[in-house]
Amino acid sequence: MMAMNGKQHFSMHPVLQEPKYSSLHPSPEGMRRVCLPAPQLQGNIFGGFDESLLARAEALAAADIASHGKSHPFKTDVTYHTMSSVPCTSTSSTVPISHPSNLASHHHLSQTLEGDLLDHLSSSLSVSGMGAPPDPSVMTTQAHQHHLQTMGHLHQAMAMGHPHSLTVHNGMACVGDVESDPRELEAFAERFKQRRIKLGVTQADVGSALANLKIPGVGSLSQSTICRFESLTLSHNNMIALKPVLQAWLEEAEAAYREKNSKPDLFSGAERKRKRTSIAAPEKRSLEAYFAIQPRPSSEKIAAIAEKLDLKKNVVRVWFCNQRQKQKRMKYSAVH
DNA sequence: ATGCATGAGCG
DNA sequence: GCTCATGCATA
Repeated sequence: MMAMNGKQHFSMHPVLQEPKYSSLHPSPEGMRRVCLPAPQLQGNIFGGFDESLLARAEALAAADIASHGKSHPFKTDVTYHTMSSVPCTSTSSTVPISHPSNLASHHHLSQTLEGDLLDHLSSSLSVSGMGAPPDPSVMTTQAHQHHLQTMGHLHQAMAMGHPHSLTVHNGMACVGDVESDPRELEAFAERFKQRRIKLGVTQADVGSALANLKIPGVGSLSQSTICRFESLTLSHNNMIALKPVLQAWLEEAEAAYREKNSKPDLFSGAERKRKRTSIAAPEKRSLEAYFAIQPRPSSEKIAAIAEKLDLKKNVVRVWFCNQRQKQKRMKYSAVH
């Protein structure tokens, strides 16, 4: 491993990623997305039309800026890149990696995951019956129920991979979407957070503790991800994929809590230093204006935008990617 | 809690 | 070069 970034990704099976909840698009952005013309079907980038679009977006942004007045004293491209390549390959394993499952076959991974998780579930189930749960709502019976639920979702999460053959009309989409309704996920996320707090565990703790579950293919997760799960700011599929794992952790954590046998297994700190680019407000507004007009600008347009805003092309490209990803997040796309 | 970034996987 | 899942850094 040479990539210092030793965190292994808990990627889901590829097919898991496609069933988009192309349900309703309450936001105009969503609609726009559906109406998007075929991506990259023109190389005539600056054929006048695009030019006007850019101009329009700029005008919009400018107007916006004007109405907001000045606000930033700094330069636009506030990128304080410190280091770009840290050949930190001192010995070999500088980073505490939970386990090398990085590129395990997703398929195989899923299968083993199932087996082990179920195992875990049964074991934690046996303990669940003893002691007084910290939360009155966590009855033995309910715990049971939860386990069953977990297993169900696990299967569900792993089984799905169906294509979504639909014909979305703006706003209307009656797809045979994943049968995991947003309501349930929302409820779980809420419950999860509540119980997690009751256990006195932080999001970061949960993240690292996941590795201790020793579920094949499941390593640690960051505080960010746990936070996003709780706040439903992950894609629907991501939510569905993570739910079983977090539920498994919750069960174990509560069981351990009852036996006064908590195990705060957090890996020691690591050397971190990576600077984040900061796009100034005015530029951000411009980007938003461009995005409203064309969420998927061609490489050329991106370059043009980057130049006009005096930002690095890659920064602009990533911004658009993130923006697109953002609008797909559950919170705003789910039917509810 | 969230902005910008990385990397795998897929055309 | 995009989508997705996910992470580091930071407000």
